[in-house]
Amino acid sequence: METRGGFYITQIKQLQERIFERLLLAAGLELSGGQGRILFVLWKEEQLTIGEIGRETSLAKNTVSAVVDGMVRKGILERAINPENRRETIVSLTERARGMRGKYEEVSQRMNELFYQGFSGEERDAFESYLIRVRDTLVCEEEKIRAHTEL
Amino acid sequence: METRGGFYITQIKQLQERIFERLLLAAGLELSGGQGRILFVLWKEEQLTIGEIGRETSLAKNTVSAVVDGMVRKGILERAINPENRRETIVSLTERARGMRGKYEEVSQRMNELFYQGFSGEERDAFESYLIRVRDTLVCEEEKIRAHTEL
DNA sequence: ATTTTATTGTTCTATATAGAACTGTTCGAA
DNA sequence: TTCGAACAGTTCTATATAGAACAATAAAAT
Repeated sequence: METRGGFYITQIKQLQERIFERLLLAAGLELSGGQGRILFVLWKEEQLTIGEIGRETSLAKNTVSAVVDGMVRKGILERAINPENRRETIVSLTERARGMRGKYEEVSQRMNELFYQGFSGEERDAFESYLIRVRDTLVCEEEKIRAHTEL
Repeated sequence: METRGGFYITQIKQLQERIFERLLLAAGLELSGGQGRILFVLWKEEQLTIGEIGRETSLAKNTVSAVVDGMVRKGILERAINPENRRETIVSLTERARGMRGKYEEVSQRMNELFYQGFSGEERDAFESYLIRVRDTLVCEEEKIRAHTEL
């Protein structure tokens, strides 16, 4: 039998992002999905480097750099050089970003309810644990590919 | 408990696409993930309109239009106006595209094996049926939003 | 028949995303 | 202590993606 997990994943990603951005806009938050994901990880840990954000979100480091740029311009984030290690850029939230948290989480929860409509708690848990397994596998595979390429 | 299905989905999508494109490149196929998905649906049904491709892939119609453009330039696809309904553009495969199918499917299968590494057949089925449920929910929700907006 | 409405794609614009090549910094080895 | 490798970000470039506004065509309403 033919499986098409990757195809479905991409479909869901697209649908979900279009819907989520509409909900954010309707709530008065002008954020893209990518920006939202970066905020999401910074709300859990106030200070992160570009690389760490990349690892948390699975975005390429140059992508993070570009998106953070846009958010700095919008006054949502700040950059600073880490004095301990001058190669690193430390990204942190501004007051403006902190003020967005409540609304963002509301929208996030509504999105979640849409997403998991018709799922029991057990089903949700089972599904998420599958997602985590696949994600971890792919993180690991990409790691391998990178190591292999560098030889 | 906090769920984050959407977050994981996006992570997986990014990882998967980066890995898949590398595999395609290594196999001598210069295709992006998005181009691959369009081929994938055209291999099942040789002639599709822009709108139908959008529905099958969950891409916005203007996105499909743009990606098809690139593929026409590369000699992979052809466009033609539907004489029955001159609003419609019929997209079809060229010989070049037909010649790519075998390799694409090989790579696809390898990708699938990576993706589902450690999954039993039952787990794969369970996971995919969850994915389909979520996708169908979101397709339906987007439909609702559109209907609502147009009033 | 003519006007209105709905459908289908395209264009225009802006952001997202990432590969490749690059700069600057740190660390380790000689 | 110096030089080369490893690391962290950025820049440059190209494609992907989609919202908004638009043009062309078809279908429906009057």
